[in-house]
Amino acid sequence: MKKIRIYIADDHQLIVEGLQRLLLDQDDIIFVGSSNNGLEAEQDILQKEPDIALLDIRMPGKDGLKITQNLFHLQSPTKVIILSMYEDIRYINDAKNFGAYGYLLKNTCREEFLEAIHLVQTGKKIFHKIEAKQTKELIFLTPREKDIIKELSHGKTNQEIADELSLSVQTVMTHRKNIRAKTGTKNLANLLLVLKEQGIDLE
Amino acid sequence: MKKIRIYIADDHQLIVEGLQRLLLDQDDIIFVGSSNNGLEAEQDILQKEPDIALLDIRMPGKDGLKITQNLFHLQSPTKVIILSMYEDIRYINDAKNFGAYGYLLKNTCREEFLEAIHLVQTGKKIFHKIEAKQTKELIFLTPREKDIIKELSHGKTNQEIADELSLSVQTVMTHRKNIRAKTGTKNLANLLLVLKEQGIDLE
DNA sequence: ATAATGCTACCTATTTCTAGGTATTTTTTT
DNA sequence: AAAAAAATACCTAGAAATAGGTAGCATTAT
Repeated sequence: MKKIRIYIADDHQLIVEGLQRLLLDQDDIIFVGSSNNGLEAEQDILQKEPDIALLDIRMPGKDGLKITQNLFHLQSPTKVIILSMYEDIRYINDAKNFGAYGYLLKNTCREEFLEAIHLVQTGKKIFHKIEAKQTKELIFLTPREKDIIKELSHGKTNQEIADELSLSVQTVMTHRKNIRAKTGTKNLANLLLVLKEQGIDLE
Repeated sequence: MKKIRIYIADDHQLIVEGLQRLLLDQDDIIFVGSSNNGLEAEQDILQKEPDIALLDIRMPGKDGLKITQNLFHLQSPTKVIILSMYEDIRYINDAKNFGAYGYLLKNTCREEFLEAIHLVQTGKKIFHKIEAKQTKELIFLTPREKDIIKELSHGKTNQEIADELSLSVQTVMTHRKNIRAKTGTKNLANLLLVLKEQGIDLE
């Protein structure tokens, strides 16, 4: 019987070793390598072509989602399962769009883990299901609005932002007005909190 | 030969299993229990009195530092090793002050891990050494200042916060002034960004 | 016991932001 | 080509926050 060849990439060595040991118990799984660095992981995966790669999102060098995208783009035969601490619909969607075969939270238990790996090996996809909280309206900010918020996050005043982006102060005010209206927020702290809760990044 | 009895608490089950398996390989170590919840862990530890408890900082119920403090206070014989993702001098100092025997990063490798456990078992203390990057000033916010920021994050005005916390508006303003001075931030968005970057939570 | 820190409170002039609007131009979508 | 969305700009009154102070009292460390 052909063993499932698995590669692991996570910046926390403890997770790597934990997974490794978890997998070594299984006699249909063979561990082919690991890395704590995204760039190294990508190279390794391209070279070793494991059946499955378990990739953390946050890694030095290159994040797991970018690696996924690139592997998919290069038509690598390796199926990626994203490992994440975050139950975040955007990450999950990114993972799906970038061609991953799975998205698992790090607090997944051993049984589910192994089940997921076996399912993915047979070509099925398994994505963590997000709870109901995702029902609330999503907020869409325009690129310009995000620009403004980014500048605000750096402590800029309307005037400074206007200068920076070659706008009039009134325009900056209008954008901020629109942002407040869209988000229903009353001050900047509240705005950032809501953006964080809604999982909106300014890139 | 007496085996070292170890308890593990971490909200990420993967870490728990990883550690568990890592330890099971060692024939002088015996695993006596684990939990993903701080409160449960504390009870378990008090009851089972393991030789060593590996505690995560972030856990639902009760954080590892608080547990450490309480175990020390109750003169528990269990020696605590804090497990953390953060190379943060404040956490390390807390761990020391609360009577922990060790502070290890989660990306510690297996060898160092086992070494640390054995050292701690003999009564030695082992704390992660922080790199030079810790040169940048750390920001210490007082509980009251955190209260104010929390309220601000909920979109409250100074007046509303004053009412809420039974303070005068002037006092709220003073706190905000001090917060700005401490953090070197110019507006609320900037403040929240800096707090995030510095890994400061408002609890 | 002394020092340091944290929390509280006040004052004033100035700056910044908000909440209502309206309105033109550019870009994107259909 | 028409419609929709995004980005731009302006006005005004009023609300809110800032920057510069000073200072008393309570609690915690040393």
